[in-house]
Amino acid sequence: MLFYDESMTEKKYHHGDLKNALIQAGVEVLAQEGLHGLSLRKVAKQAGVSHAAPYAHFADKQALIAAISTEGYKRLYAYLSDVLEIHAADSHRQLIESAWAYVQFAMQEADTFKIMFSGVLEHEKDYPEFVELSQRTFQLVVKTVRACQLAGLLRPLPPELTAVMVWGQVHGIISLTLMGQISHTVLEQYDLRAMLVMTLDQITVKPYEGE
Amino acid sequence: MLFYDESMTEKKYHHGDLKNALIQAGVEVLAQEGLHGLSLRKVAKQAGVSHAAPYAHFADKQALIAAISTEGYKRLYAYLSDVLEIHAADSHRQLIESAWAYVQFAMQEADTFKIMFSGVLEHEKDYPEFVELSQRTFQLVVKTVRACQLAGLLRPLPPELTAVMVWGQVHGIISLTLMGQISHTVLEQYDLRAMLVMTLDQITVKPYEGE
DNA sequence: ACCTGAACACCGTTCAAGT
DNA sequence: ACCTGAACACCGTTCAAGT
Repeated sequence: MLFYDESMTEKKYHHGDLKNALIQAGVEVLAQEGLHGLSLRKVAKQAGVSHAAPYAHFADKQALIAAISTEGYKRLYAYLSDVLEIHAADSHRQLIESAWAYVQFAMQEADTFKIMFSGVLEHEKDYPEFVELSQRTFQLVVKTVRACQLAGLLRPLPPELTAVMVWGQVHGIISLTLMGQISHTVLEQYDLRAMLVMTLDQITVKPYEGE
Repeated sequence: MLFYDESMTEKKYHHGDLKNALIQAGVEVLAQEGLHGLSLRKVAKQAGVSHAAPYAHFADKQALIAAISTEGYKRLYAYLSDVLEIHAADSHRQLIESAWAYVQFAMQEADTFKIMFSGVLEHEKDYPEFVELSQRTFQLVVKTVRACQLAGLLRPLPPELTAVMVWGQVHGIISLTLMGQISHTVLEQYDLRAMLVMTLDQITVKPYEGE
């Protein structure tokens, strides 16, 4: 006679929510072993199922990578939303701090960031959840840009265009940094945050007075 | 009696320059099959040697990837040098056209660009040739920035810092574009070159009059 | 519907042996 | 010094079979 039910964590033949368990296991394997060490078989083992089990929930390895990337976007989106809310009163701070949050996310979850933006995921368009999260995140940038334009801080170009420029600027700097492509002499003299502020200062009407 | 010599393409037990042949084969496999399809065994087959032969010249797969990336940097460096020379008389044009050349390189050799900047290469620092090429390329940007500053076109910040910002801007935009992360509505209204010019216009003192 | 185990083709890497 | 062939551990993917 059974005196436990499905809500308990005992292993059952039917896992219950293996799909999400696999995504979580994927995030863990990625964090521990890096992009290089991320294999479907390890993820399956980490989740406690046979190596063929993932195929009941993901078409192939790419689909799992898409799910891990989407999960990464969810965390990035939440992180950016929080920062924007905290500084809701000051659009210039919103711009700086959300950019800084993006950079911090990239550094703290370097492997997640890499898998999201490295091109390892081959046909992003085929994964609607991924596309949606990426678009929602972009809209966060657009919203911030609009606020800055209303405050007279960014020039009145089309907000989507400006958002691409701002995102590109921030994304480029952190990407090159993560690849070790930023000159040693530059990194010695300026920390990343200072570089970010100076970069964003180039496109704003007034310099940032925050620091 | 032999009536051919080593300069002919006959296969010999001692290949002569297998190392470079493998790099070239790697570039071809990468172009044909993409990042996903690049395996040491395919590269060896493409070069006409056994799958173990590469290990006489490369410590492991990473070392071959480093060599392919370095080769990519060489092509990028040559491409940028050419463009800078052609527009030697006009530093604003040098800025715009070298940025555009960077973007075109990334698009025409998307897989090479990806392998160079995707993080697939894990310890770039361990490959001195790669580091050197990346630094030389960066110095090209610094030189261009200096010229623009002399012409009163870029603000007199430290040139290395400005170079990082410019490179980051351009790199970010093309990276996000290659990942399909740029909003559809933006890409419909502006072509990449227009976006690039507008982006660079943000940091220059005067807008670009070239188009 | 969900998972397992065996099977297959492919991969990176090592190593004794050949030229 | 340079390359081969066999071997090993690992991988993605498929599929018949089990619950």
